[in-house]
Amino acid sequence: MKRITSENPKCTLCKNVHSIISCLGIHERETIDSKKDDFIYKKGEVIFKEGNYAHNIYCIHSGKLKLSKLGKDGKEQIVRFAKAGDIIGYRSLLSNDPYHANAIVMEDSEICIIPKATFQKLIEENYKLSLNMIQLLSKDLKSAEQHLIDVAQKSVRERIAESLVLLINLFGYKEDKKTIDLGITRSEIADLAGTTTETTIRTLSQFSNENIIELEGKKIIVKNFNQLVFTANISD
Amino acid sequence: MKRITSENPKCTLCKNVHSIISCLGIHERETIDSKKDDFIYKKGEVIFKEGNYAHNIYCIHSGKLKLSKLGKDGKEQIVRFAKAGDIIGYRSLLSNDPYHANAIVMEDSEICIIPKATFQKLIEENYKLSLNMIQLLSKDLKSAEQHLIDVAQKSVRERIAESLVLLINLFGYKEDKKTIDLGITRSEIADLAGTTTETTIRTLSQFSNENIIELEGKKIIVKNFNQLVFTANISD
DNA sequence: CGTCAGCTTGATTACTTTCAATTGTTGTGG
DNA sequence: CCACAACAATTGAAAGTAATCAAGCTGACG
Repeated sequence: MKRITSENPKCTLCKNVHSIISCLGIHERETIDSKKDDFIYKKGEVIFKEGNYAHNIYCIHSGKLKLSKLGKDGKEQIVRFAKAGDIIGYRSLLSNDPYHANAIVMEDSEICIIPKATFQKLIEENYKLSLNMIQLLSKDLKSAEQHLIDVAQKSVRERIAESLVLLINLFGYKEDKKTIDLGITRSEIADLAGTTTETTIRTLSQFSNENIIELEGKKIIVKNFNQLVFTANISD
Repeated sequence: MKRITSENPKCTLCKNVHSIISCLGIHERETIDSKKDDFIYKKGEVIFKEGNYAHNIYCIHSGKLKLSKLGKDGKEQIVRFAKAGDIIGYRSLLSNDPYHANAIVMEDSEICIIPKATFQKLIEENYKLSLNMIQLLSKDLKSAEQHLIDVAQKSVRERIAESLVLLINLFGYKEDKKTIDLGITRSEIADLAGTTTETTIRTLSQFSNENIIELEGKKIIVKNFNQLVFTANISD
């Protein structure tokens, strides 16, 4: 983690149109610019840990990260991802809880840190922002409940296929239009699908044998997206 | 489902102090009273189905119900419960989605149905209510993510123990201070824990053999709550 | 060029589901 | 109030699935 001292990303100029803050006016953005702080986080760094008191909200300007929780025996479960334009930390901040997940950087990220007070003031003064937060939470809740039913009822094979579909929908492909645009380890895929590293490896090579995907080291190349969706047995 | 025509529960007189609407003033409550409609739902009746368009918000005056989703093969997964003082349907209404779960009555319930427009107007005019909604969603999201990690990582034995703990915390005991105050079938416990009816039955009789609980027909009598919590392997 | 983390494969074990058959309980109409 | 139908609970045996344990491999990086 390193503070950005020159060429800071400016909220007033931010191009992340899908960001939750897209509803803010110029004055509000100027307020944020005057209060926020910008950092570069490297792969593997921890932005916050579960249990920590929630002091800030984090706006991802670029990069990719995972939100995960630890199970009793220390096994990690990925509950959500975040990428450019997303904010994280709002759940805890809004309900005044400690963070209940760990935020860990998967690919180097530029992150704007907005103090709790600044963000709360914005919410209080901008009705539209609070509605946006409500919608964001609703969406998160919906997908968490869907994720729950998937993990509870699907086979490992289906869950791994679905995890890949999720990654594709979220991060898309690299320039070649077929390699999933995210550096992710087998063990992280296991943490997302709720299984073990070994089983993940075996299942991925099955998929590879079936010509659904191709594995080239860490790269996952999608050869038959439809078959992948079919294998995932997705309802919506 | 039968309309209540006399002695309707009145929002202005409602004693459910923990209800989300507890922040409303007398005028707002009067507005609701003039717009809402009251029904008695019998055990087994469906209040809404997943996929239905969200027309209303439902305020539980008395009774108990489950929110569940159907998996691909038709197996039910219970995602949440609701009881007196709770409201349901807000998730879909707030994000303008169809309902994504089924609401099914477990014990006869009196339910006030508030039209979408009325509720939305309240939210727009009462900043405190919108904050309450945010907190409610945050809480739901937190517990959904916890439920997810439990289902993903715990053994069936742990999950069933945890399900019982959840039921006790949510519904408490009957007058005898030891019988769980909820009529629930083995198959519903299975739907909550994410397992099969048979395994649930076997595990419950294990617990019974270990003197953790006692089974008397449908009644579940808790004999050693601490041991149950220990068996559940609960982190928070 | 050595080391460490991540990846891979095989064999074994344990847990859970599935299928099938039986018994028990409850609510309803005659 | 009884008989029956429908649903819920129970038990056993067999089959599958995925986790665990153990060991060797590979590739990236200082």
